[in-house]
Order: sequence, then structure tokens, then C-alpha cells
Amino acid sequence: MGRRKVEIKRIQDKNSRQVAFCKRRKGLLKKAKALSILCDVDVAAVIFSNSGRLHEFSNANSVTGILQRYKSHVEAEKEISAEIQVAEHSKYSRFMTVGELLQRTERQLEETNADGLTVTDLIHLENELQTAIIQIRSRKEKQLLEENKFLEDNIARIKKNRKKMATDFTDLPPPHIICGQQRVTLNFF
Amino acid sequence: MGRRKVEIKRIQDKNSRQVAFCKRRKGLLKKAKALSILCDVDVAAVIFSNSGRLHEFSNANSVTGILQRYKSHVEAEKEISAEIQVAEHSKYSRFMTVGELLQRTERQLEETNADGLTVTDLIHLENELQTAIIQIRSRKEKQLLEENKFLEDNIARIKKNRKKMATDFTDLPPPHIICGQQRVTLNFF
DNA sequence: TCGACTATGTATAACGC
DNA sequence: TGCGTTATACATAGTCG
Repeated sequence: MGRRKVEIKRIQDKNSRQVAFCKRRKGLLKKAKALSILCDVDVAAVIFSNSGRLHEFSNANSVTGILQRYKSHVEAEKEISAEIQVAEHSKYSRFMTVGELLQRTERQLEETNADGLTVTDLIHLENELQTAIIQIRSRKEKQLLEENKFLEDNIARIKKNRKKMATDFTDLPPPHIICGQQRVTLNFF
Repeated sequence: MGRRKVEIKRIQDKNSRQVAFCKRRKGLLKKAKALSILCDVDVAAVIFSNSGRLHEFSNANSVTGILQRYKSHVEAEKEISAEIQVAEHSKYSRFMTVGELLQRTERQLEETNADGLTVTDLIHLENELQTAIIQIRSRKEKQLLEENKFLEDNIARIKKNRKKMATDFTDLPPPHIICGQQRVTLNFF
């Protein structure tokens, strides 16, 4: 992209590297923005320079928002993946199969739908699903530790904010609905 | 960058938009990777297609890791103050009308259809979503949007997995099916 | 360090199958 | 629908001031 072809490996010269960083960072964020607008999708990009400075782009409500969505997504993928493995490798295990799980979920979905869905219902449903899924073991303990730490941060933040928001949202569902003890994934904000 | 200049606004033609998404997504992730290698910095990019599929790049341990770091940088200040501001003003400001919400839902419906679900599935999905949306419209609409996205992701996943399970439960399960080639989201191993 | 400036490599819009 | 090709717009490496 310039006077000569560039090999994709760490630029040795510190100065050149810094210059390239400025240019390419700008280019990347521009591309991210163009992608989000042209294709109407949610994009988040986060860049940490090695001097510790943060650069970001997000067309969603916030980078935190999309990253939490990311986290939820990966969580669910991970759990469903684990679930599939269990289902396939031990079809006769004592755990619920995925098929049973989905059936149960759909039943509940219909029931709930008949009564009219509310946010609380959806969260409950999601809780049920997650709880059932979590019955199936994940072997990735390191990952779980990381997530727990993340959860703690969130709960702390929730408590902190809830105090301030209490005046404005006296009719919000009580906190325990949102952050049940076993929840690892759902944190909506 | 092609046969003609492109204006940065949502591509109207659905097909063109999808094609552009594939190309530009690939390009963006490539650029992100190049930036991280050439300049030796931490980069994370997360893209959610409207059908709920996730695409990502991160040279750090994981996007979750970047999330942690990101949180430590901005959450305590910018994010919380933003939330408080939202809380203070949300009583009087609307984030999205029902019309806009439905429009968006329909757009997403189109996209999902393009990804191969049946019309019946989609109608069902849309009904559920609209029911949910209408029931709780009186509450924080911004929050609703986030939750809605999450729900759609999960429903899409459930349907996707159900197809897989249907196959797996009728035939004998060929193990290699577990790791579908199209998985683009799993980065934890 | 800091922008401009180009020459040149890349990305990609429109086509073609 | 998706991949390959081509023509063009864009991004940017090296350079100069």
C-alpha cells in the first residue's frame, strides 16, 4: 500500500511502527464505521496502543454494550457446544439431552407467550435455559474464573448504580431477577 | 474501491448489502490483524450481522480479556456517568418509536430469511418478538433493544442447533458434525 | 515530531459464471 | 449463492519540508 509491498510482521523500526500505527488505526476505525453504516450491522473495534492508550469505535450504544453482547453470545455458544458434545457422546447420560431441553424451552415459551411476554418473563425464560444448560459441565475452568470476576464487577456496578437509579425507576424488577446467583451470562445494561 | 465511488450510507439493495458485508467484514478483520501484528498492539474487533451471527478478531488472549481491560479504562468514569444521565433523562426522552422498532424487526426478518430459515419460523419469531416488544414498551426502551438483540441471537442459535439435533437424532451421529465449519465464534479452547 | 505528498499496493463494486 | 475477474477507488510506505 505504498511505495512498496509490506510484509505482515512486526515493524522493527520504532518510529516507523508508531507512524504506521497512527495511519492504520485511523484506517481501521474508518473501515469499521463504513462497514457498520453500509451494511447496517453492529461493529465494535477496540485498540490498545502498547503505551496503554485506548482507541475505539462502536456504532452500537457503547463498546461495553456490544462487548457484553459478545460475551453473552460466546457464553451461549460455549454452553451449547458443550451440550452438544455431551448429547452426542453420551446420549444415554442422566443429563437432559438437547432435544429435551429445547422441547421444554419451547413449551415454556408458548405458555409464557400466551400470558403475554414481559421483560421479566424473558429473563426468567433465559434463566431457565441457562440453568438447564449449566447442568452440563464445562471443562473450561480457567474461563469460568475469568467470567466470575467479570460478574463480580458487574454486580458491584449494578448495586452502585441501582442506588442512584432507584428514584427514577421505582417500578423496575428487583435486582435479584437480573443477577441471579447462577447467572454467568446475562447482564443487560 | 471498485467500479465506482461508494457513498457511506446504508446500502438499499439487500443482496448488494449482503455481498458488501461479506467482503468488507473480511477486509476489516484482515486489517485488524495486520494492525495488531505490524504495530504490535492489542486489537479486538467484533461484528454482529443482523441475523445474529458473530464475527471477531482479537490478537489478545480473548475478546473477553480485552473487555476486562476496556472496562478498567472507561467504565468507572464515562460509562457510569452516561448511564446515570440516561437514567435521569429517560423518563422524558424516547429512544425509538414502535414504528421504528417494527421496521427494524422486519429488516432483521429479511436478513434471517436470507440465512435460510423457513417463513413459518420467521413469522413465529416475529410474532414473539413483536408481542414482547409491545408488552413492555412502557419501560426503558433502550434496554429493551439490547435484550431483544440478545434474545434473537439465542433463538437463532436454538433453531440452528435444533436442525443439527434433528439430524443427529435420526441418523447416527457422525462425530465430525459437531464442529461445523461455519462456526466463526468460538475462540476459547 | 508532524503533516503533506505521491507512487504503489490493496480492497472492493460490478460483472460474469 | 457463492466464487473468480477486472477496473477503479482507497489506503498507505516512504519521502520531503
